[in-house]
Amino acid sequence: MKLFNDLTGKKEELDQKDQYVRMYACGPTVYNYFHVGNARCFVTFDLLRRYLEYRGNKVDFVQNFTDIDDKMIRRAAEEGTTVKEVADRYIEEYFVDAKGLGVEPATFHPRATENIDSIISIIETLVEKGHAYESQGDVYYSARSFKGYGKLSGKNIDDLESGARIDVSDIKKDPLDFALWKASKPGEPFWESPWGKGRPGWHIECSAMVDKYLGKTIDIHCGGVDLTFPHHENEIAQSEGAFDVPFCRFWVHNGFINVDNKKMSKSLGNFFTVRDAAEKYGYAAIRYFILSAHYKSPVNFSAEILGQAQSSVQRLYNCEENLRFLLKNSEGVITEEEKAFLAGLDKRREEFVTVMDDDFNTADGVAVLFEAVKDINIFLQSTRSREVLEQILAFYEEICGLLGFLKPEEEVKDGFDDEKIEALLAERAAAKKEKNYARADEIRSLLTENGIVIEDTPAGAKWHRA
RNA sequence: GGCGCCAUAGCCAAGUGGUAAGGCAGAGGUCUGCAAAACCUUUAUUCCCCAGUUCAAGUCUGGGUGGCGCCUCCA
Repeated sequence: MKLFNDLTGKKEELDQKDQYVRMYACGPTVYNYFHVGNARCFVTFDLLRRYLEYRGNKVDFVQNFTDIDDKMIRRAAEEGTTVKEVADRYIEEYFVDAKGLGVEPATFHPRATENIDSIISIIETLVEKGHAYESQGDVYYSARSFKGYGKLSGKNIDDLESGARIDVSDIKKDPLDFALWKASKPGEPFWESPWGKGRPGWHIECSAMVDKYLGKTIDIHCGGVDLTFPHHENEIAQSEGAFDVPFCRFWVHNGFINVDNKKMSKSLGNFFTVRDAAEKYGYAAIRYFILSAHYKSPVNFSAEILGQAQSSVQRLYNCEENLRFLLKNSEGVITEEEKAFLAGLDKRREEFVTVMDDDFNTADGVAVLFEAVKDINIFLQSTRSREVLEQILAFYEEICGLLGFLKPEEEVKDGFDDEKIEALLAERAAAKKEKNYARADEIRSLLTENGIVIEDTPAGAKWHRA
């Protein structure tokens, strides 16, 4: 597989099959529900992880939770509760939305506050090596002490300083220096350290947790493109400064989600939480919206586009439903003609792998899925054997399942379990036979009102819960 | 000021220098008691503009124009 590596600015070969891949993604600061922009990261890199597994690699994937920082402290103060309580709540909510979006739990989801020992230990190493210094209870990393500083983001250290909107303070020796450890103010959460009571800075937690859960050198580090500088640059300085080995082979950054061509962000206030957007359009539409463009390109979020995504997902659901419905009513063994069709699906699978292997082109991957859907829809117009339908469904579940667009479990509404629905449909079928269309439509309306959609097919009425 | 990205149909969006994928929406048709789904046909002589390289350019080069991002917490 080839992946664009932001460290080198080139597409590079990532793996052969059967490799062990260590992958890290910067996770959310858990002081709120996450928004659609954050979701792009989670959806994209979860799928990258699962695609690598699909290709036969063993992947250890770590995504952290930042559960201590200024925003956490502020939020806790606003709510009159503790930082831990805020963190616990929004981590729980993270998993609710992640599940809805089809994002699987990572191998590890470490929290900053549960890794303070590792954080302190790496800071001590940096101080010993002369990369960091203590100042009034804070500890700062001396950016100029790391000769590769700027290599990821392509920044020249002197340009940075001249353009500086960086705060000038007499605590830091150089405006470019960044905090590894912050002395706690009264009332703030703190941990004991060699430099007194305090808490970790943001950047250092990732270096510490990468080392603890994955090792000194990892294969892929992911995140939003806005983290390139300074966050990821700082991670490199910290980890390589402490351990003297390359930190990460591949740096992969996703593009932004925009609203009216402006970056969706908490600071601009133009964000939509996944929770709210899912309420309106469904989780699947958000996922489709994210995966229907290449991960690096900026995309615009709008009601129109989400509506289009909903319709697209519905086409996938229709194909799946149709397949399952026909399978239920089929029998017989596979014919030669049917075998030829399956060979065509194998070709689709190859196409899928080819496009996904080329810098993880999910837009093309989705397009290949739709081409397969069309093939399948045409093929299903005539009666088919149970054996071939089983294999088509297996193919569909493999590709569509990987992309995360299989139909979720339907919710059973009170009083309308499968048995009752089947009984009503039997009554409707009888009414239709007697050409009593009034009664037939009455039953259909009743079911529609209760969220059950009926479609008549040559093989009888097909239904699903909306 | 420094560094970087993007521009393809009504909308979204792929596209290895070799003759414009896929989805949504629209139009017409087939099927159907109706509805829905599905299928068929149709929708970019052309990829922001101008030059250049080449047998061949959406794709490469230079110059414009327009939009965006990072340099500050940010996915």
